[in-house]
Amino acid sequence: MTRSYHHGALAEAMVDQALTEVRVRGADQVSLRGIAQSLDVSPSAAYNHFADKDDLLRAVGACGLAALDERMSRVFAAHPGDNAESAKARFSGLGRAYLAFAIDETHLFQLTFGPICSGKDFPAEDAGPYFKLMTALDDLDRFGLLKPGIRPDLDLMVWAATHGMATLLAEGAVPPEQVEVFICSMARLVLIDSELTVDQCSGQ
Amino acid sequence: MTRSYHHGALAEAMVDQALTEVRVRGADQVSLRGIAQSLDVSPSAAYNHFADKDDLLRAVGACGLAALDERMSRVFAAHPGDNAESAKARFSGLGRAYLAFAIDETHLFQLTFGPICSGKDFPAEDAGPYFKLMTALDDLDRFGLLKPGIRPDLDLMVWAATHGMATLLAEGAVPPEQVEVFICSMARLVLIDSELTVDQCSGQ
DNA sequence: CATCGAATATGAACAATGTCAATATGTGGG
DNA sequence: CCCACATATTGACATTGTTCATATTCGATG
Repeated sequence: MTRSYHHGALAEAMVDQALTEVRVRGADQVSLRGIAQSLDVSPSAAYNHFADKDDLLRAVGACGLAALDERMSRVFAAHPGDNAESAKARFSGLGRAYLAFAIDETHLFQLTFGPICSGKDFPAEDAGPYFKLMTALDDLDRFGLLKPGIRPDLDLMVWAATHGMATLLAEGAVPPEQVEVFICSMARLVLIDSELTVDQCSGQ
Repeated sequence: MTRSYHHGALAEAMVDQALTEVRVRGADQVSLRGIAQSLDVSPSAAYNHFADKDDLLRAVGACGLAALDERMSRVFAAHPGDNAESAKARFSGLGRAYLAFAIDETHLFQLTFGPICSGKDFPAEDAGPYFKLMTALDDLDRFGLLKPGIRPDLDLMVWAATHGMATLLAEGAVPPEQVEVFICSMARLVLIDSELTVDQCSGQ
């Protein structure tokens, strides 16, 4: 079924190829023709599956969002307990997962949350990552671990802070060593018991 | 002195033209040739002043950083008082200035803090904006307005949160109405006296 | 003031890219 | 079996970033 005139699954193949090229070179350095050439396919074949280059890149950006979401899902899987310690581990783990994604998938992160993917019908931030952060916060609240009365203010704040720290890491404006500082500060600012928090900062 | 063979100040003229074109179209949609044509200049003239297109865009990005910095400077000028109320007004004003810049100069914001300008010898975030936020925080601390013991944790956090909220606004992931919510939440999370803070949220 | 070198601009050209129209080649349902 | 449709190709076009050789101007130095 391969090597024939019709490729069969060109759309996915192009997204895959574009994904790997974005990962290494960055979205700016990837060309439609190059991708087509890598797949032994005519350059104009892409236009049967994507409106234009940006449309393909948006599909890649969606993969980036999915990859981030999966990293965060793994955090939930690693700390499934319905108790205070697990809730704290989930919260800090989600933060670390978000920031780790920005660090070791910088180019994909920048595409996913960059100008190309932002404007369109792109499955917005309402998707996985944001809601996962919120459920982690709800869990903390359920066990009385949050400072009293701050839960509503954390909706925007921890999302903005986490995403902002991630972009600063991706830009290189902040070195990766600051990740643990950030996680630790976040815990101290949000949780009731600072001391227990400090201990947990070296772990995970 | 105009219209002669030598332009005289082509470097600045190209940055200016590129700046206005980035403002309206975004950095992706601006071409060297288009800029040269707008200035009645040969396309290759640019290469006497800039290494390549990205080099020019980096200069535009530096203008963006300067524009943001100037907005924040105006906040200091508008609230020069050495008292608690002025300190609070400066803090919330800086936040609003940062976010307003991201909203009504979206394209310039995305260039300034995007992949093109991030890697290089670009005058990093150590420049104006970050330090201005820090001095505002120091002032709050000086008047005992911060919750006890949190000052060290705010170094990274308010920068990350503010910058993150700005990028979310620029991406369109969060609507502009959330700006006041963010400012208000930030104040409640950071300041000692929440009630006074709520009042101030409608002002400015 | 004349002149030479450095700075700056031009023109033509090249390779690469995104994109489109016309055409060819498969594939599956009546 | 055949036709319609999806999919891929070919060829072409305009645009872009970039370079090289050349031309023009400015400024300092004699």
